[in-house]
Amino acid sequence: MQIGEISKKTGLSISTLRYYDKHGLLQNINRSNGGIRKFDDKDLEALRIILCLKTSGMKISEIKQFMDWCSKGDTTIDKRLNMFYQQEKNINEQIDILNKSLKLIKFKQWYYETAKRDGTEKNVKDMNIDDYPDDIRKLYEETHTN
Amino acid sequence: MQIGEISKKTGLSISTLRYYDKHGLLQNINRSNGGIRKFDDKDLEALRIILCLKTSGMKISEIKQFMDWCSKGDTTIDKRLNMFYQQEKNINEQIDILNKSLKLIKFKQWYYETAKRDGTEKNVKDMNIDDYPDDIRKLYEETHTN
DNA sequence: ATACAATCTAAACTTTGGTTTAGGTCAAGC
DNA sequence: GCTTGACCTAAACCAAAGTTTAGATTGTAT
Repeated sequence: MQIGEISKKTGLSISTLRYYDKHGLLQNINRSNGGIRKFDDKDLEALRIILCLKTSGMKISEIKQFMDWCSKGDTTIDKRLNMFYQQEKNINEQIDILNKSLKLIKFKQWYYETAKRDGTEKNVKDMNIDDYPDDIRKLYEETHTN
Repeated sequence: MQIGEISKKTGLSISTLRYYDKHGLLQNINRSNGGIRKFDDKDLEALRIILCLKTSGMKISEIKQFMDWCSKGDTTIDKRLNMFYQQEKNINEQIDILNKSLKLIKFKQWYYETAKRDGTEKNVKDMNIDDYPDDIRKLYEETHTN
């Protein structure tokens, strides 16, 4: 497979793939005699991991670190394993943060739905917290502590 | 409250707060006669939303758009409500993507735990997919389609 | 009055993660 | 042999989201 086909399969642009190669994320990609990159299934599998790590917030330099470990062989198994443990933690933290954001978003949806019904923001803005519906007051309190 | 105190309360650096102000995220912050920013609770509440939108992936320019709508009054209630509906969708998509990443991460954890037990990556790398434990094979198949 | 920490602005600088451009090669089909 | 589309590199460029720097001002405490 050549770079155009890989681009279609992964959704990454051709220039991004070359950028990743240049920065050491795609290690020992074969080349034709003329210098054209020849990708195989192993490279696609590597890209699957790269995309996974990237979409879960890892930096290019950290992904490169991982790829360097992969090339270095069995002495780095522990480092790679620990990286995946750490990345699991990172992802779970991100999900927590997003769920917290979701609560404030939901509160604001109620707020603007009320404003929309009233035709004005005035009433709901001045409303006493104790007069919020129970579930909404709960959202408010969870998102407005400290 | 002055900018230093707000910085401590929000965890944003002073320069970031000034950057946000400059880019229209903090609208009509009061100033002392000498030009020093004077924040009140309304400003803190605005910062709460700004942080929520930012940590859930919204761009500064989009947050500014929202703040502009807020300043414009009741004619923009519908736009603001729709923005919060859209942002809920965005967040849920992000969570889905993170959960998908988590599956591949879990698979890799099993992979490297096995390699670690074996003292080498060789066996697990050459292992037939049918010989994976059931739960792991499921993870593998979910993360390696198309 | 003076010292001092906190604040101010404008403008330059930084990092990350690419994209674009310019000027070539490669290789398949006619 | 020639054309043509896909590929190559190096280097410049870009946008976002800040941070840093330099030099000036504010306002509180002694």
